[in-house]
Amino acid sequence: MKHILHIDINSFFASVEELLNPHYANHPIIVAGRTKRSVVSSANYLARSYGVKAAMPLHLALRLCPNAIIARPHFDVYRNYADKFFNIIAVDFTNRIEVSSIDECYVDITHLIKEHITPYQIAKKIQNTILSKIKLRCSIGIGPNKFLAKMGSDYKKPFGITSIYQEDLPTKIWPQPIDDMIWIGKATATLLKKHGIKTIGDIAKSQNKQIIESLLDKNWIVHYQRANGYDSDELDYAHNAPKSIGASETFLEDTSDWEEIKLKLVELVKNVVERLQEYQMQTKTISINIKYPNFVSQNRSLTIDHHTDDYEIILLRAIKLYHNNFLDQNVRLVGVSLSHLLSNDKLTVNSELFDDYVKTDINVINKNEISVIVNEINRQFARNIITTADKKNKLR
DNA sequence: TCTGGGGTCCTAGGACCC
DNA sequence: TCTGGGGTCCTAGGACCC
Repeated sequence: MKHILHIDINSFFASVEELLNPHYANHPIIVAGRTKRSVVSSANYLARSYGVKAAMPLHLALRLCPNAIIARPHFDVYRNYADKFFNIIAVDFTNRIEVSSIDECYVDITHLIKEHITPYQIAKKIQNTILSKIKLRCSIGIGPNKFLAKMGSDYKKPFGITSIYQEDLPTKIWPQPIDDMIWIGKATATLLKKHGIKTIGDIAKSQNKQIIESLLDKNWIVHYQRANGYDSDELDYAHNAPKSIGASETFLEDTSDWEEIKLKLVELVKNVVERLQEYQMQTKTISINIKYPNFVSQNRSLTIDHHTDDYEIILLRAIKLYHNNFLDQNVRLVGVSLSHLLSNDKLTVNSELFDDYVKTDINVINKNEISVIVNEINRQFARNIITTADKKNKLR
């Protein structure tokens, strides 16, 4: 049998903010952006005691907890702490780690278990080491697979350690509502509850197999097996390259102003292309994503016939995609995403040759239209930079 | 003062090819 | 004279996670 840990840093962003600002001690802390449409990214346990939760609109959180300190996020610092966190485990314990998000990982400790060394002792040692070296508390779940390990790290927070093996299912897993089962989200939970499936134990029951199968897609069997303590999902130790790179932004006010949207697209494309180049990758598919004021989203994407990391090509495609599909629509959010990514060193052909060809091609087909857009973008962009600089000067 | 932003994975239909 | 079967790729949408 394997022994897997799931390690999760407790209220990660808020905890780091407390470390950066010692005078925050004993205050409710909410990490959130600064606009009226911001939501809570992270909250410390004091803030949570007022009912504040992640993803809650900031104004609502402040109504629940008016004296909370709002900390602006510092993602670079968080990434730095995350690196230290994973490094401590890799160097002091084992490199059999799957990093699953900025503040979470799975660790296979099967090979570390000896006659007088239990999984719990290793977990405790990791927890204490993380606390003493980077002053962050984590919750750890222990189990024979990823699912039970993750359910374990959720079981007792903060600073808990929970073992869940097959014999613990009836007491620790089955009584829980299905909403608390990992990978069962709001949509699936609502559907199942409507048909009387209310607890994880209900999913595990063989007499409910047929009803679950009829309600869910073919993934139903995965949920059924997990509810019974089985999970065949193996740890993935590879440091995987990203599958997509995206950026999106919600406007302060909904807008249909093409000039404003165009500027935002320029900004977003700049952002994603820079990250694409940092990863030393190229893209083949460009997607535009919008959200209407009623929260309905739409995507439009375009796959080109070769990989590229060329800013101009990607920008023109993005602008055209938006222009052809969403012009004059009133939107709340606009986003750009790149997918079908490939590492530069895996490219078999020189994409620059294609890029040059495509550019001449674009110019032949849409010469006037494209040059008008490019000129317009350049003009708008220059103007925007100047006004931003002016504002800064005035502030000084 | 209603509801962010970064992702991964899956499904399903249609085009196209052999 | 009435319509296969397998496979891949593209596109759009949606569920779910932190």
